[in-house]
Amino acid sequence: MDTRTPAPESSPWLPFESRRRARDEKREAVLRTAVQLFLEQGYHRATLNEVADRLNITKPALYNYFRSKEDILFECWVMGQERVEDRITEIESADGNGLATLRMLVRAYAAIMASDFGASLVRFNVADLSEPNQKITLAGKRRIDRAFRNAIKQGIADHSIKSCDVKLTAFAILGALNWVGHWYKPGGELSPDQIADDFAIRLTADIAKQLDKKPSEKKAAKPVRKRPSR
Amino acid sequence: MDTRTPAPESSPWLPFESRRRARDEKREAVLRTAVQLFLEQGYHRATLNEVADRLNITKPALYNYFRSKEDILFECWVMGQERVEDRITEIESADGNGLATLRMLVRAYAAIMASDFGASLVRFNVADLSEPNQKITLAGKRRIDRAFRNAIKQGIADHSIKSCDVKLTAFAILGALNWVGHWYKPGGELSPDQIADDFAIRLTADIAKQLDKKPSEKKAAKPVRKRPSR
DNA sequence: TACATATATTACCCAAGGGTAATAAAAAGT
DNA sequence: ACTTTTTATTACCCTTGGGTAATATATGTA
Repeated sequence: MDTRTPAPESSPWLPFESRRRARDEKREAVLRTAVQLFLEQGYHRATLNEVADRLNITKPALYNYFRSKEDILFECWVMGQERVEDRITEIESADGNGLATLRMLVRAYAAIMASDFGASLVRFNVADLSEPNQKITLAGKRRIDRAFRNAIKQGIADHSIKSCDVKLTAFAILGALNWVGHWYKPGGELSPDQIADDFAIRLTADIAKQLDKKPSEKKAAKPVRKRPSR
Repeated sequence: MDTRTPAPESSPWLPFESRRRARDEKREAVLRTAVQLFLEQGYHRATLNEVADRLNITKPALYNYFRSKEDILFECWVMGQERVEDRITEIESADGNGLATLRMLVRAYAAIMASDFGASLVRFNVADLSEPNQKITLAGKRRIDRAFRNAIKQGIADHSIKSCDVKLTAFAILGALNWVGHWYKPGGELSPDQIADDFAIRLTADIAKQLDKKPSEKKAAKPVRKRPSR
């Protein structure tokens, strides 16, 4: 009977906590459903009724968790951005020369782009967000851009990367990466990790000073990591 | 009096022709205005009333030239696609090894991406088009993809390009190029031609066999062409 | 002048869908 | 068991904006 509620009288917080957790889980379930629908049909064609339907609830129930449709859109973006920023922070705090850092960034970012929340970073239209939220997304983009540029700059400084135009180099790399969010479909020939590993070499091959084996002709080069994505 | 109508009785076709020309010009003016608005605000936020306002006409007048809003969207896409395909045909019929062809493709495609109709190719949501039109755009994308892959294949065959994974190489290059359509804003530091020339070298540097001067550190490398874009 | 053809306007329709009010059902707390 | 709080439902409102019908106005034609 009390097997699943451990010492209920001793900790009145546990129920509260578990309740908050359940709430957060539902909130996230909404976001997962919404982001999929938004990616499939586009933000405007996707209706809140359909989001609710997929969750086996009704539209007004969504308003227990979000203030508006735009709020849902924004929170989807936040989910993706948080993942990216977490990885950036992690990578920047690790040691390694500029080239190594850049390659870790490429690998991490590519893998995220092959996920729904990651793709939402580049497939959603900024104009669909409120003014303040647009500012936030802009700051987020700058944060990502800065991380890549810093790695390149560092690489030039520590001679692991050839001298190059930092801005355009970052644009080219981020462009190729962002585009993953547009073409990657789960279930294709390449896994996110394969793409990530391949791109880490491919997109840095021209600016890397030490020359390493280029991606092999048929398949991705480096051993595939196991972490499942998406 | 008859100064502007040259020999009206001898050629009853001229008035008709000039009338058709005027109509086509108006049609194109609608598209130019629409594509700008769609890019600024997104397809769904942009209203036909606003398109019409900018042209100093009223909404129903638009229906003299287009069947629906979706039709306008599609025709914008067609404008961009035609420009790309024209250049591709031109480049493919020229001679030169695979690398040279690839670089011409990159240069041409980058410049187009920095134009409104070009950007519409990658900024519009395919889901906003009708089923048949979606098929057409898909075929168009394949055509572009094929051109790039063929150039790479040819380059590998004629030894101007290193052996590499053709598909992923094309993805990376086209990704960086398509992204131009997202970040390029006229009036920035770099002109479309500067970007085009720089990317032609930059995006092919790692797979080119003969080594050439990499893009210089500060600015775009090759001499800037004069043709005004956008 | 009369006629025909485009081309434009005004005034309207109406479906879609985001959002809310009132209320019921379920869960938690006491 | 009784109360309170959360969470969900039904029923509805109402703006927005694509699209159309009826009609006027040029523009060219006979």
